[in-house]
Parts: sequence; C-alpha cells; structure tokens
Amino acid sequence: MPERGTVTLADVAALAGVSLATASRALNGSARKVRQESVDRVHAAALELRYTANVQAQAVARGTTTTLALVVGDIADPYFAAIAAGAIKAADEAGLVVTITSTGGDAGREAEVLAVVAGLRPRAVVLAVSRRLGNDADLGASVSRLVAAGAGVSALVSDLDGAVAGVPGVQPLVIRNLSGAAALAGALAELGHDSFAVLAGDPDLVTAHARVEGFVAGLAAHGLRVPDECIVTSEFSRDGGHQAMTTLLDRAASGAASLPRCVFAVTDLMAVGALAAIRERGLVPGVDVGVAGFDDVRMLADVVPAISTVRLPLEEIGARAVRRALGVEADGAVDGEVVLRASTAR
Amino acid sequence: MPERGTVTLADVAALAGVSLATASRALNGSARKVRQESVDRVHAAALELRYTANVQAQAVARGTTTTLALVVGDIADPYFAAIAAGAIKAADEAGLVVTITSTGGDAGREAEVLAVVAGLRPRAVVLAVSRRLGNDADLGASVSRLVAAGAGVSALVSDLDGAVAGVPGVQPLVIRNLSGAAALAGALAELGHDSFAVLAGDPDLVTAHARVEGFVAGLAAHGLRVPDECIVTSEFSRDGGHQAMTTLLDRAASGAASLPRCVFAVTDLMAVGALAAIRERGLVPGVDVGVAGFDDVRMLADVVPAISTVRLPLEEIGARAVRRALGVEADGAVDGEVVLRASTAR
DNA sequence: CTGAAAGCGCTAACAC
DNA sequence: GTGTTAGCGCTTTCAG
Repeated sequence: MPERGTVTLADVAALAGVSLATASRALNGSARKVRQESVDRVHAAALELRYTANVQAQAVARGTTTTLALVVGDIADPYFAAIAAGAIKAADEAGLVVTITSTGGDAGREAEVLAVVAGLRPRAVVLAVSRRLGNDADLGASVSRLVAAGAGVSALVSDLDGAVAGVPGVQPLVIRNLSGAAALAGALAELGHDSFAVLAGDPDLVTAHARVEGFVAGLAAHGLRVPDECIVTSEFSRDGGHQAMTTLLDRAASGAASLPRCVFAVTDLMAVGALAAIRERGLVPGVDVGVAGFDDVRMLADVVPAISTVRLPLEEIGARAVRRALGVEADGAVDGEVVLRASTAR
Repeated sequence: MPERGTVTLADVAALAGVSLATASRALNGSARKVRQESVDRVHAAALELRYTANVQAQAVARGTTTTLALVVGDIADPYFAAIAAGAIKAADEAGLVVTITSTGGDAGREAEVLAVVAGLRPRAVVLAVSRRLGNDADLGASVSRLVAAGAGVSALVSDLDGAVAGVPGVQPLVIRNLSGAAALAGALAELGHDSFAVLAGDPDLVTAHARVEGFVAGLAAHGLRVPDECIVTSEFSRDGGHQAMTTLLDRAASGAASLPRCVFAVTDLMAVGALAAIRERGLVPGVDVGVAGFDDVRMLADVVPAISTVRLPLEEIGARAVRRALGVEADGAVDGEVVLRASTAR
C-alpha cells in the first residue's frame, strides 16, 4: 500500500512510469507540451495515489506563493467580517488562498503581525485595520518591507490617508468617509433637522475622525453647525455609543444644555447603543431625537426604528481591495450611499 | 546594498561570518547549542538585513507547517465570524497562522475546498461548516485524506453527528443543540407557555434539524407538543424566519388555525425575521406572540424586544476547536445556556 | 560548539 | 516530448 505518510510527486511519476519532470508538467499547465497519453497516465496515477501537490514546496521551487494575506482589526466585527468575505471570494477567483491575521485592534501588535505576514511571502496583502492618527511611521516601514519582499499591498484607508498611501508599491483603496458623512449631513439638513450632536467615537481612529470632519463640513455647507460640546467622544463600539448618548441625555436633563434633535453616530453600532440609551430615558428614538449611523451593517436591518446611515458596499470593498493589491483594479476609491430611514424621520 | 529582492539565511550567515547551519540554529531554538557570541552576531546580522525567515521553505525542510486551516461556511455570517475570531486567537497563541477558506455553504464546493486545504499540509484543520443530513460520505473521504496527510482535524458538529465524528483521527467538538433546545423548551413551558410553533429553517441542515428535535423533545417532557403543521420550514436565514412566521400568521388570519402564542426559531436571525413579520401584522412581539431564538448573536442584543435564546459561547467554541484539533483539549462537547428575555415574557 | 553536505517536494532550465 | 540535473531557502544529520 503506497498510502503512507505523504504521497509525493516522485511516487506518482514512478507509478506512471515517467520522469519527475514530466509528471510535474502534466499535473499543471506548464509551457512545455506533454503527450496526451503521458498526461493521462500521470493523472491516473495521481488519482490512484490520491496525490495532492504540496503547496509549500511549489512555492519554494517557484519562488512565488499562492497566498494572499488579509490583515484585519477584528474578524468578529461585522465590518471586517464582510470585507473578509468579499476578499476571500475574490482571492479564490484568482486562485489564491487567504490567510487571515488579526491585530485585535492593537497598534503594537501590528508590526508583529506584519512580520509574520512577511514570512508568508504572500503574493499580495490586504490591510483592513483601524488606523490611528499619528503612528503611521512604523506601519509605513513594515509595509515597505512587504513591498520589497514582492507583495502587492492594498490598504483600506479613510479620506485622511496617512503613511500607507504614501508608500510606493501600495495601492490604496480609499473609502470616502469624508464625503459620505458630508452627504449624510446634507440629507439630514434637507429633511429639516437643525440641531445636531455627533457621537464621535474614538477621535484617534482615522475612520472616526474623518466621519466627524465630513459631517461637520457637510452641515457647514448648509449653514448649520455642531456646537463643540456636542461632539462627544467615546469608545468606537455599541457601548461607546450608549455611553456618549447618555452623556448628552444627562446634560439635557440637568438643564445644562438642550437636547440635540438629531444625533450622528460615526458607526451603526454606536447608533444602536444610542437608540437604547434614548429609549432608557423614556424617549422615542426617531421621534424625540433622530439617530443616524454609518456603514449600514446588514445585521442591524431589523433594528427598530430602522437606522438612517451611509451604506458601504463592504463585500465589494473586500473584493476590490484584493484586486487592487493584485494590480488589476484601477479605481482606488469607494463612495458610500446615503440611506434615509425611520430613525431620522422627524 | 544587500536589500535586493529577498534576504536569505545565507545572506545573514555571510554577514555574521558563520555557516548556514549555525545561523539557522541561532535564529530558532534548535536543540543544539550555539555560542552566545555567535547567536548575537547572527541576530545582529538578521536585524540589519531585515531578515524574515521564509515560512514555506521552513515547512518544506521541516516537513511540517505552521498553518491551521479553518474551513467555514460563510465568514460573513456572524456565527462563523465569531468562531473564526476565537480560532484565530487560539491558533495565534499556538504560533500558528490561520488560513480561511469558505465553502459558501455549497456542499459541492466542499470537496474542492478540502483538496486545496490538503495541499496546504496544515498542522490542523477546523471544520466549521453547515452540515447537511446525508451527504456525509464524501466529506468523510476528504477528511480522512487530511488525517492521513497528518493533519489533526476538529469538526464542529451538532448532536446528530454523522460521518465526521466517525472518521478516525477526527476530534469532534459537538455543540449540544439537542439538549440546548430541549432546555429552552422546558424553560418556556415553565414560564407558562403552552401553545407552540417552530420555525424550523432548512430541515436538511444538521444543526436546524437537531434544534427542532430537541425542542420538540423538551416540550414533550413537559407534556406539551407542537402540532406537525406548526413546524414550518424555510430558509435558514432572517428572511426565512420572516417568511415562515408570515405563513403562520396568514393561517391564523384565514381562520385555518389558531395562532401559536410562542414561536421557536432555530436561530436568532430567523427570530428577528419573525419579529418583523409579527409587527407587520400590527401585533406586538413578546406580548401577542412570544419568540425565542438560538445562538445569542451578540449584534442582535439591542433588538426590541430582547430575544430569548440559547447562548452559545461562539468565540470559545472556535478556540476550543483549534485546541481539540491540536490534541490538547480533552473535552469534546459544548453546552448552550438558556437566556430568557423580553421576547417571551408573556 | 560549528561546518559540510544531504535532503524536503517541486520546478525549470538544459540537453537528448 | 521527455529525462537529467540543478537549484528554491531552510533544516538537520554527521563529522569534526
């Protein structure tokens, strides 16, 4: 029984009665031609032996891998999960296997993770991480090492693209958070909303920052503004949204300030938290105070009231990012689409 | 400038003035001892050259990889995403890189995907896919090939575990859907509910099937039963839940049957769909008709009314699955925990 | 403790 | 067309 440990190409070649080289050529479309009969014999042998080529060995021999590395902040986050889904699909279509590493949102781990990724010698890498303002230097360094090692790199960045976009060899896919948020602001203004607050999340996050900037700018274009004290920061999460909204509510309750009639949360998750906070005070979200989010997280479609938001084609973004990294996609920008729903009905 | 293309161990050895062998031994804890001075010189050289070992080459030489393959149904599904997150974390702790492949829920693609996975020669593989009743034979074949190739395999299965659990070398992690659903049924019965329906999802899915069975059995233990016509099948999705619930509602409206006062959806997503359907008819979910789900999807925590469910520690499940595949976890079963909330308040 | 050399499984010139 | 023979980058005996 030849079924012992692992079957190698040599085993197949032997069984087929051809040389290693011929077997290799028969099993994958090499440039060289192989007589049909040999091809058949080799295939038969491979099948009989249940041979599966060792990808690692092929990579070493060829000097190039079939791996696409995807680095995400947190795969459990629906935002990244959706991007990952799109990326996996596109990579699959390109015959690449996706390797996912997670930074856990920890900027410190980022360098470490990228070092591991570099060891993989991926054909391309897609970076879908939560960038923080400032610490772009080291990221830039790690990334240029990847590029030097031959990997095409695509990064998903916000409008405020820092280091990465500047590194040669990087094909950024920029998500236009700025203009998306501005468009949302405009739409809300046209709905007649005129008193706003922003649940800004973590101001150090590039994404959050850009959305706040965009929203404020969009409002300004309509002659409206958000008082500084109405831009409240918190964690970039459901609970952060809940907490920030509670702060606003508390302030109004104590008479320290009036309650804004419309609140923009920089992500749907925060918007959901805000909804809960509003409800806890006995107010009706969407009526007493409007709430808008960003991303259009699918899973939140049934939240009541339905959340007005800026829809981002997440899966498509993932797919386009891999295509960019592979160098087959020219367009490097993605726009969000404003979707008005019941949460800001007035 | 040595920074050209890729830096190899030979470059490092040369710069450090030692042999290839010594450099190799210095860079990773080989059994053999290396003089401290040499170690330092090698490390210095590696640092200077920005050397990163080629993982593939190491794999070929060592005959073993540092890859853990995770096969999921659909990474965009929060259920799988959570499992993936836990798996990635645990793999990371074991020094393994995770490769994710998605079957897209397509049983046909499964064999294909597993062939690719086999080529990766992963140290271990975790199968987190939606199994269908019946077609276990081929899966079993593919899996035993993986096992033969030296991979530890862990599969997440329901109580109704078919082929996989039987394949030698497989360390199944069984999720006790049956008893979880039974416990939920019991809890609802004790709450006083006495008229039930089940939104069964796709009856061919092992998971859905087990949950229905368990629920029915749990009810039976309390002397209650679900009329056959009240077990309605549909897609295993949010929309499926909506549609199935609508069917029930229609029936009641036409006087063909009375409306069950409590509905069990085999997954939270379906429960959400059911909530929406109930609301569309002007009824109040949680009051006019109770709804319970399964999984306790985190993202759905803010849905109103809060959904009673069976909580599954998804991330932990992912982590344990990799530990099982690695052979370091003995316990092969996971229990869900019944969580009663407003949706079944009565 | 260190180096030379033989692989690991496969590919790619380079001959025949 | 097909076989021979170098490698790919790294690990690991086996001698010093």
